[in-house]
Amino acid sequence: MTERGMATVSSEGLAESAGVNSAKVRKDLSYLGSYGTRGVGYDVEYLIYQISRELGLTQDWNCVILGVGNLGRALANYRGFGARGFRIVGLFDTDSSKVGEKVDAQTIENFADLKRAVRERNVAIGIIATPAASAQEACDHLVAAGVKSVLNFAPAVLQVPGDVSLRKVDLSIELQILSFYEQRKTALDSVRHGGKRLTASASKSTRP
Amino acid sequence: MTERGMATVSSEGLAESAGVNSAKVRKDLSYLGSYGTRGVGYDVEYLIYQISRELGLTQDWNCVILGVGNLGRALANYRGFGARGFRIVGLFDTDSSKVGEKVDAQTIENFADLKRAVRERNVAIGIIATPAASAQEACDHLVAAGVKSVLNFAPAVLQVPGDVSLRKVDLSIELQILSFYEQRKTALDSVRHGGKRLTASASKSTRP
DNA sequence: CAGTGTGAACCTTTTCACAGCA
DNA sequence: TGCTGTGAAAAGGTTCACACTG
Repeated sequence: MTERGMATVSSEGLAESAGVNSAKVRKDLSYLGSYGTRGVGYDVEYLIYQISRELGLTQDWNCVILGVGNLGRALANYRGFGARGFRIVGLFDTDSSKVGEKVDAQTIENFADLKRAVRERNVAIGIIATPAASAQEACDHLVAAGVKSVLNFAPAVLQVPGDVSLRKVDLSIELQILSFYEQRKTALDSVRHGGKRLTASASKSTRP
Repeated sequence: MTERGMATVSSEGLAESAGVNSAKVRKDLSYLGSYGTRGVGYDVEYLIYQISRELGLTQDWNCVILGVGNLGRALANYRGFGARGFRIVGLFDTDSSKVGEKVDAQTIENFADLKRAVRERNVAIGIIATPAASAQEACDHLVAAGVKSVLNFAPAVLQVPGDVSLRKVDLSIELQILSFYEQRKTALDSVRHGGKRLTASASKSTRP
């Protein structure tokens, strides 16, 4: 909306963009405070600022990437990170043939240098982009280096101490959701055309 | 659990792994049918099969990737896809210097050949891994080729006709969640050490 | 008068608690 | 005896509807 030069937006406008109802938008925003103007709506810039502040997006966060294969490189180049205040301040790999190589103005470093880098560059978040087999090892290095937030892209379940936050991105989950609806579409078609019935649970969910 | 050779698992065991409570596991699984054995638990293999079937994961889905930069390559190589029955049957790029190049036993093709490929290879899902600026163009190509499910990795909001399912993966959302908790940890520390108070909404959410 | 902010009503999800079965 | 499957109760989330205000 900023890009389109809109100065204000109503809860109805936000609701339509988000695919929800306007009462929910108003109720949700009311938890942040009273940032709307009755009869007018919400000031777009101000609302962005307030939401960003509440979510902690007004400050920058330094991140390192472990594992510089295709995924690591893709993440290092991903424009979306910088835009949200996530700075990639280090790339690490165990493969000594990669160490020293430049990726996007950044030099690939050895795992051995991780601890010092975390301390000196004030790293808050570690991103694991290694193959599944070495993900736990990479994670252990991060924990040993004192990183308290870990984001795992490897298709592996990791163990961390209780004081470390761990999240996992499974790139295939969204594909599974799409295929679930695709399957349901086909199943519904076969109902319409006289095929077999759907089970109750399969026909329960809504919204593609 | 299969990998660890466990033949059966209780709702309590599943609950612990998933970080939820056992009643929820039982209630949820009960919607699929009665697949547990009282006094014993659930047969691991059988439960996997039943869940897979319900989610449509017992059949394979053919996918194409549009945009063969780092992200496209990473997705093409991602082991997690094949394991869940998603087969990458085509890689497409507009950059003619890339066309013909081999990536993981697959040859990069031109956008112009997309329509035929979709028809001949029975493609169900299109994956967009282009830069943000060309994502809409790629998406239009997919729609024109008759693809009804689109997964967008580009940091751009896309428009599709009503009969096409569109989902978006924002790689930075998980980072935002981590930084939100990181921020909250710091804020809580400063409360403990006599700093300023948290707002009600910031202290409401739970679980790292 | 257009559109927010919010109690109250309504609906959904989660949890409890226990009968009933292998 | 141990654990599922499930009504009933509790908690949580969404929507309605309208008083209120810039």
